[in-house]
Amino acid sequence: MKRPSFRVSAFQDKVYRAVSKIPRGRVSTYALVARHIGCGSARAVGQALRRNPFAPRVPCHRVIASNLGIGGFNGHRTGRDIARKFSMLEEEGVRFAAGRLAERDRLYGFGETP
DNA sequence: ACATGTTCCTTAC
DNA sequence: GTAAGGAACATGT
Repeated sequence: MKRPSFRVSAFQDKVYRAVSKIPRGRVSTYALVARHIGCGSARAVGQALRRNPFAPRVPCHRVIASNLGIGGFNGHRTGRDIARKFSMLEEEGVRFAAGRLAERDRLYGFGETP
């Protein structure tokens, strides 16, 4: 222990910073985060979140797909890991239905698009 | 189906 | 130790 693999690149720093900014009871999308950090690829954001060196510190579970889908979690797209993500969001006040966000008003636009 | 950006791994010298 | 290439990915339109 002297050198945790916390090699966070500038891009990841932006992603974590943006995601960490999402308030509780709110959710955001990969595309929205990507756009906020100036990246035209939501997939890149997913890659950064997938590494997630800052575990619960970064509310990666508050980031969902642009189609209000759940996205992924822990490297798996389907399974109990996803169920856990739903539980966390529901506990924060975010309601889901049929694997999708029930209310789109829960989306957080980083205060960019009023 | 294709496009976009980043990360990770393997191989080579 | 450093360099280069290719493959994979928690997406989006």
